[in-house]
Amino acid sequence: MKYTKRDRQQLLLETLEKNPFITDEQLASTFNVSVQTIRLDRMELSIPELRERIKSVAAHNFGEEVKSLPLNEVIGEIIDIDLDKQAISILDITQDHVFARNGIARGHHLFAQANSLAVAVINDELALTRKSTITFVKPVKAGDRVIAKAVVLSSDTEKNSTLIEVTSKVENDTVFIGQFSMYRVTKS
Amino acid sequence: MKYTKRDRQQLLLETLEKNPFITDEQLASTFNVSVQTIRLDRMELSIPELRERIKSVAAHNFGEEVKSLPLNEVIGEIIDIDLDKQAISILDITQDHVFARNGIARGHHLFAQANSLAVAVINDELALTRKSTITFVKPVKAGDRVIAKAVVLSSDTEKNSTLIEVTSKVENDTVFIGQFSMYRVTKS
DNA sequence: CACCATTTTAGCACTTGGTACTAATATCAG
DNA sequence: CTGATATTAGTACCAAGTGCTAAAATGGTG
Repeated sequence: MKYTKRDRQQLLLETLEKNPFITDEQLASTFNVSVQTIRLDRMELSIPELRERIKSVAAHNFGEEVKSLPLNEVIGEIIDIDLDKQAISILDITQDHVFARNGIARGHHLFAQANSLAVAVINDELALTRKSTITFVKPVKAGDRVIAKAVVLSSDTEKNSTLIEVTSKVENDTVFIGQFSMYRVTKS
Repeated sequence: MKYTKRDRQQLLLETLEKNPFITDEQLASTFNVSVQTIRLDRMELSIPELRERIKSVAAHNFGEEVKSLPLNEVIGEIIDIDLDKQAISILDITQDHVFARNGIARGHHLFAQANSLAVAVINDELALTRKSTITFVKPVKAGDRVIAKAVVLSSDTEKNSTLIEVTSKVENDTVFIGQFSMYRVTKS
């Protein structure tokens, strides 16, 4: 048996919530009604057509690529790098990085920026963090621009070990300090 | 004067890179050529039509909300918690967490799991990480299930300070150890 | 049962932003 | 001047719609 109008429209909403990439025709066949009925439903619920739905999904997420932490990339934008010596990256703190309650940035974002910068500055096939000591000097708030500077302190070729210090600042105020002991695999 | 074909096509690429939401007609008028020329250019550069471009932007960003690190939540799933005493969370390492080259998990994910667990175990309005020392004992690979256990070592009410140790294991092998010195704001 | 309202279908013209293809012009280089 | 390359024009067609009109099905209610 077909659904009632009310039920169908409810389901329609849920269906499109889950998958906005679906045509009226496909909807019609899944609900066993005509395309026109679907159109009427969309009108009543003021759901836009497929193309507009897609456009809004795209527009919504466009330019917001930074919103989600790009797991495989460097966190923050590297603006200067001198391999095996030093590197600088910038991370703009948004609402997404902070505790909702007080607007203070979660520690792991600062760590992620510093750690990935430490990895980036090493001119090698691969660098792994072995050990690190970090200090959160001052809270960072949404809207702050964190500038992290990584400096290679020493490199022990014997032990495949490199010591890096990363200092992060917001408007010249140090907010984070981290020492990273990195393990490196020399280029073949 | 109009651009040469080569220049125009180069600019076309850049333009669409910046803004994929633009029709051939608009492109034609910005480059002072006919719509057909734009179409030919797109063919030669194998750039898909507007709708396909939008669709790919939308598809790209749809469903990836979970794939990326949920910035505002606890990283990993808390399976046991005894406030102010200890807590345990699980994080399944996927391809998204690792270096593509060697499949070893990036340090900041382990840190994020441990750090957010340390925050969670504190039974307070707010907890901030003040200082931490961490050691990556053993590399973690894609497919591993990391079980982090946070234990509150001591609590200094005077200083609003709490010391927490987090030990992360994969199949009973310790992979990560971290000491976190947390600053806490007592509940009002 | 008959009647009216609601709901569902159907059909047609028109819109956008294209593709695919053909054919006519420009434009330039040797 | 002649070819080759580049550009423009024009046609038919498509997908996924909107907007509109009209017919049919369905459902209660007196």
